[in-house]
Amino acid sequence: MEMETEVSGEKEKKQIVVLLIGPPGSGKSTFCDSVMKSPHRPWSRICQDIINNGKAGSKSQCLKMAIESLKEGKSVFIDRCNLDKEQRSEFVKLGGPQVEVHAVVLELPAQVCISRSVKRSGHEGNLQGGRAAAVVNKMLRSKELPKVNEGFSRILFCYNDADVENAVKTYSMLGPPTRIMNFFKKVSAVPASSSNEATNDATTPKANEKTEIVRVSPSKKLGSVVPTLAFPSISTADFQFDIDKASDIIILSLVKAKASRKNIDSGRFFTFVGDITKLHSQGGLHCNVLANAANWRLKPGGGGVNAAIFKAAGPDLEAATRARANTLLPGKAVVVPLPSTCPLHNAEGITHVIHVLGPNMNPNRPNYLNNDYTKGCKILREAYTSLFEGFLSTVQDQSKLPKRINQATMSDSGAEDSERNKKYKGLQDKARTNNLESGSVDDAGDSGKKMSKGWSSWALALHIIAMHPEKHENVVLESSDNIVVINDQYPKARKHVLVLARQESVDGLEDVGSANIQLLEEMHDVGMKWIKRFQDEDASLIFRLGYHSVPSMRQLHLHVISQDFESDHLKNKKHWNSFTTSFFRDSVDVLEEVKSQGKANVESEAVLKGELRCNRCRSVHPNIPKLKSHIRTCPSQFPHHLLQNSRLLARPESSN
DNA sequence: GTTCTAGAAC
DNA sequence: GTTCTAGAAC
Repeated sequence: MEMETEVSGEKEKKQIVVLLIGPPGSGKSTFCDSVMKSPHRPWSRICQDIINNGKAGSKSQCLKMAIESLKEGKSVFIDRCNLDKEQRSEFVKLGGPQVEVHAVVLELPAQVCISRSVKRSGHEGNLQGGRAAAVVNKMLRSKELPKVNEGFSRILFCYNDADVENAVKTYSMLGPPTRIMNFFKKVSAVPASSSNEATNDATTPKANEKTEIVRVSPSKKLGSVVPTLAFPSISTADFQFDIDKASDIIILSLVKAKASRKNIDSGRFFTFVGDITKLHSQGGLHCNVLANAANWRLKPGGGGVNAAIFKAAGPDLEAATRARANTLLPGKAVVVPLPSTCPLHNAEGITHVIHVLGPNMNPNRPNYLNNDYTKGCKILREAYTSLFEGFLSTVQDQSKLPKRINQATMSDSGAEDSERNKKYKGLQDKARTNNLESGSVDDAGDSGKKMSKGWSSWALALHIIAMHPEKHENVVLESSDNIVVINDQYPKARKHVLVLARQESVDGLEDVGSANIQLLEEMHDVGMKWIKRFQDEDASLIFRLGYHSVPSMRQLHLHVISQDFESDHLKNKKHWNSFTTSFFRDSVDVLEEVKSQGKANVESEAVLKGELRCNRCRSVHPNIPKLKSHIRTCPSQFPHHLLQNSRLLARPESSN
């Protein structure tokens, strides 16, 4: 759009081709007429119904006229139904360096369109009266919603009259230039819809956190889409990072970014005040990449930007995020392609969300830096660098990037980190040499892995059984309204069963809160009952009852597992460490924590990579076979910690 | 040579 | 989560 190209420092004012998309009676012509009342920009309405000397004409006539209008410097409305991709494709091709192509979709209820068409008289295309209903219905059956990958640089959906009114306003306002703002100024909260301008009044940063956005456009253009990143200030709200120090960092980062990368020009940055999830619909800005000031668990919720973005994107973003990473280290970023089904993708044209985690100065959150601003600034700088690199990778070729960047560790293992970065950078560099299209929706698809809710198909098995135990009678040992008990399909010990929670949306320990205390107690009791049953058969069996900190499979499940670990299915380090390190959270501890603090502590997945230690004497073993042969005969008592609070469940007569 | 791990694919 | 397998470790 004009305002966008101006603020990004480009001299040319782009013309626009707007394809109205909607059945007869959806208000296409009215839309055009309303916008054209505005004096700001010359428009030409190209209506197929009248193009032929007042009579209906052809698509090619419309195209021809569109080209002529564009030559005259006008922007054009393509006022025809444009209901499927094929009907639209020729018009989309009108886009180029000087011309953007937009879609305005009038998705009003069919009833509304039909009744309007039926009632109206003197319609240009003579579609009125009784015939209209049949035509509208037929058209709606074959309609195909537009996608960004058809070549639109912007798609606007209108579901009701208010949406239409807003859209009219947006297009009517095209013309007046937007001021380029001083970078990262503290700004007062301006209602998002009222203005793109930021005032310079300094007020409390927190109030503005959600609405303060900076935009970057690399100069390299791909087709008619200008890759654009919108990002909030990182670490300043929830993480209580001093905003002045933060603003110094980001300017430094930008200068550095500018110096090191020719394709980012710092002149293309500006600040926008508004809702980051409505940049397009409210702000009229086109940003295809959103940065999210994420939390380390990459979960929705919290406050501000993170909550807003996850809410606007819906479960699709959660799913896509899960497919890339489970957690994030401070200073790191992870690029998540948004599925085209996502509302943010469709309505706002967002193709990628980049989660960034900055340093934390908030004592109530993990990795609290205790006002160590030396360290904090370093991490913040790193965070912005990661963000820009991530953004660059979306401009470059996505498909060459690692499918999943594993940042599942909270530890400060520097060596491991730099190793991983090297790997990641290597792949990025490689990607840069491939001059492929950017931001294509299809890039987001990852090799056939179907993800309904962030879990691969294999990870849904427990969920499926928990939801419908009656369909899996062959594997279900016991079920009630709240729980299902099954044998672990690959038992890691002589006795290994799972108590599944049946409640929807409690996928793992991290989703558990005070509301689930009863459920946790029932799961615990059921687990205890099975332990008793097993020990009645074999009194020498010793059990632990607990959860994995980060489960591989969806649906909260309690492991009831004997401590012999005598099983051919126990094959690797991850298996062993997931049951014998702090990654395994004893049910008694989980219950106590949820009762006292409203949530359970979880251990980082990093511990799974640690040494192989005997679960009794804690001796270290070089590999799994050696470890296994040791534990068969280790005579030691279990560690003291496990003998407390009934963490270890043994029959009194068998002392170990 | 064999054993074992770790990463990719599923 | 498992399976498969290349190549590291021995």
